Amino acid sequence: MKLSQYYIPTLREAPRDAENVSAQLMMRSGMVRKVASGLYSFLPLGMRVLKNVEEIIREEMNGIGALEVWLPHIQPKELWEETGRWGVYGKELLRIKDRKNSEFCFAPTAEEVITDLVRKDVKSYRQLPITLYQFGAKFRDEIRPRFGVMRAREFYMKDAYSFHADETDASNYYEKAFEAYGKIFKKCGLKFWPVQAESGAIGGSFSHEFMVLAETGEDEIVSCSNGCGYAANRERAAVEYGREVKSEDLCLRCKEKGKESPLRFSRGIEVGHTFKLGAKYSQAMQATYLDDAGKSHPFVMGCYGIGVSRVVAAAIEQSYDANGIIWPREIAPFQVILVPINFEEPKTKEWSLEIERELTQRGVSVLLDDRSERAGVKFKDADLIGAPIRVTIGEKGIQNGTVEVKERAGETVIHVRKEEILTHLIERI
RNA sequence: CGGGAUGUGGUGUAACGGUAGCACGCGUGCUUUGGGAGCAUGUAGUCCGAGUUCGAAUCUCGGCAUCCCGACCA
Repeated sequence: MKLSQYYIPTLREAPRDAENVSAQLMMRSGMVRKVASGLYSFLPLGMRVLKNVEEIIREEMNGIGALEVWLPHIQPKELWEETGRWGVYGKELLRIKDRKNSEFCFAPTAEEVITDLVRKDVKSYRQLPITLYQFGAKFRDEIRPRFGVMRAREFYMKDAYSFHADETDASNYYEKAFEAYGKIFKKCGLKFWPVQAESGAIGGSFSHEFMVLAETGEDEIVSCSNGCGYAANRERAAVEYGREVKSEDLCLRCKEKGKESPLRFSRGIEVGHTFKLGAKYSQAMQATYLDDAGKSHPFVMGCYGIGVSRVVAAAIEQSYDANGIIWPREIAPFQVILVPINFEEPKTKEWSLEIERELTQRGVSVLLDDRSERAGVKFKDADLIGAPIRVTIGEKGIQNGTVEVKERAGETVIHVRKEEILTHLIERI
């Protein structure tokens, strides 16, 4: 990919209304643009990262037998009335009327629609279990959108719903989904923590939030300072303790074993949430199957969400420096950025195009900065965009038969002979 | 929803009630070319609507938008 033909409108300064680091860097690096409060356009660079995260999620979901579907973003009021949520969801549910004055909402989640789908087509225990998932926009008319795409009104989400014959099967599947989530966030290069959580508006009996650890996170996590494994969000902890927890409180689990471990408080960004829903929705919507004795039961359900656009922001929040983003390899928009110092110099051009071609053939994503900008501008943009590896091609090196390789995360510059550049880079990617 | 603040080119900002200016960006030309170049020349703005005034970016009222604190939030 040649930068001169791409669309990466980088900014020297961040707009004043970009509050946190990830919002500023996503604006500056030309990944997103703000359209209105809580509404963002993703530009090509932002899309590449979003799609990388999406692909990692898709692979793992398929890996646990989930099937991809596509549900409408606009959903009829009638389905939401069946579960009573049309009334309880409040102003966050964005409601609209069509030309016939029928009422609809923009989907903030899809339990109603998916349960309606499955109850019509799945009738027998023989067809269970089944898990369906989708990627799509979700709308929540937040009171106060903030932190860029982190708390947007419209955002990109993966939501999955599983249907089971009984509680045991649902629990087993919950474990599988929980494991898959761990793999997903690990692959995305994130430092994260699963914590016990209260279920909120989605409801159900049991849930975990996946928190990316970050100082700037909006959520508070309570955990055991001795690492016994206890971790919960603040609301959940308050339920367990029967009151607000304080820093001098002791870990309840350790206390049972006669140990005294103080609680620790950290901050995180919620990127995923898994729920055991039980029969909350299937009962309300009379979604049932017949068992082997011909008896009718409501489905036992689970649901599993990941905020894809939020994962992108969280990754930045966890990895940046004064010059810009430092992408984890797996989700980087480009794995390598080629910076020819003077692209129009014949030898430099020849080397640049050759390296670009060869890397591309090997399946490495490459951005070639073929603009006639000065070196400083190119280096600044390269740092801002944050590709894990930068290869500089300049006349100094060419005289010695070498190019320069520098990792975005480090300081070291290595001189590599041009013949060896391919194997050198492939090893590092 | 309660409290507070702010709206000036694409971005960041300046202007006592009296000529809307600066920097960056963007366009063009020339010179440059290893960490956000120089010169020349262009481009583009007072959130919207009323009112006060000889005259409003500036004062008043209304609307809209954005941001901050709180409550809310998968």
